[in-house]
Amino acid sequence: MKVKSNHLYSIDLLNKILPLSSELTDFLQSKMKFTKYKKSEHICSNGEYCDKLFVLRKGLVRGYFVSGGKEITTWISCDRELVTSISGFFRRRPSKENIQCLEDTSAEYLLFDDLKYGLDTFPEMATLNRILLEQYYIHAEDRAFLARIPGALERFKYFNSTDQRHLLKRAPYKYLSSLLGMRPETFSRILNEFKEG
Amino acid sequence: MKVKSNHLYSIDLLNKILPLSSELTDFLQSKMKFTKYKKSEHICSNGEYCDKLFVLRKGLVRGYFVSGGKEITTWISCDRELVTSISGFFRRRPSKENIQCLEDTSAEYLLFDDLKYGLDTFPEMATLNRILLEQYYIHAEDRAFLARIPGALERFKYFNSTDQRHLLKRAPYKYLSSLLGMRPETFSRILNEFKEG
DNA sequence: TTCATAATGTGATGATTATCACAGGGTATT
DNA sequence: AATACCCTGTGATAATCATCACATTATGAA
Repeated sequence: MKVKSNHLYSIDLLNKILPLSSELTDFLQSKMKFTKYKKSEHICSNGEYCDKLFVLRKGLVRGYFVSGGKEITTWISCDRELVTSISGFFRRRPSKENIQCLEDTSAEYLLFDDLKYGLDTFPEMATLNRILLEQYYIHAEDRAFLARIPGALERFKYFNSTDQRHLLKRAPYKYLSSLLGMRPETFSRILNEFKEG
Repeated sequence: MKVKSNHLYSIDLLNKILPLSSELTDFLQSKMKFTKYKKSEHICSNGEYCDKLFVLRKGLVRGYFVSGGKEITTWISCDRELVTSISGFFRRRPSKENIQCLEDTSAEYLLFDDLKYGLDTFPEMATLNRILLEQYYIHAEDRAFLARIPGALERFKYFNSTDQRHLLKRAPYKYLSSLLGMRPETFSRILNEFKEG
């Protein structure tokens, strides 16, 4: 019996969301590639085509836009999460978003064409894709809500009540502050205020 | 030859996104219902189950959350757009979101169970659903970005550069200001400032 | 229509937060 | 190890924006 040496993390992960048939498992096994990025490296930059859907094995990654010469970080993801420039990837357009690694990151990925083939061939793949998009959407909705909470302290408290709380101990304050819609100085002061209060 | 008197707007709409087979058309024709809401009426309230996916025929609708006793409007949709409490609908959980009509609104809707049946039965339905979720996601992402733009005037300018611009002439400032992360007084002043500058 | 209520406009004031400045501490690079 | 650079912390100041107050206009109901 042959032992698979190149075991793919993402298949286990997807299998927990929806049990995969052996056909789909084989398909993914054959199509998903493995790659690594160094800290501060870009996975995707503004204007580029991003044709990869990543599953992070280990690492930390942020998405950001540039507006008025300044960077606006809109999300931060880490281990076990899905990452791509959604708008660019699915619509096959140049990405408006930049995606950068904040730690050395290892990931598996699926090319758009392979995903498309999978969607057309395996009904479960379509179901899986739907579930992932739903989850993605809910996160985006939540970020849209967070950013509209009035008062920097209130935004911090809300973030600290979500399951993303752990990022406070992992991601640089620089980016967390942007995610929370405030300057790093304000973020620093709020952290103190919060520890005391 | 029988003429369909209860012609469904949503089918034309969906047909433009993806050509529908006659089987799927018949299915939707039989399952989609028509309904009306009065201005200020709620389509969905916090804590309720929202089991309907609406296609707005004509009208204006907002989604909002209540936080700290205050309402935060996170989106406004009108004619020809899809509306539901995404997180509640797809996950069959009580909605955290409230959905309210800002004009008398007429809409067609599909029940969750019918959508589910459709997804399992018609592959095109899954494709359609995926495209719609992708579009929905991109909008949510965009709202998350908008709300993080520093400076009330800059947020206004950005909004005024999007294809949602027309809402400025249609939706009450009360809600638009919330969508843009500012108080109505600030919104009013910015409108003047903008007309002059 | 008429009245009551809600939405918007405008000014004054104060709170919040951005900005600027600089110091310390950590990290990366040579 | 030493240096340079970046991140974070903290104070002072300024700009932005929320809040309050009230006038004006619009909307809705009787």
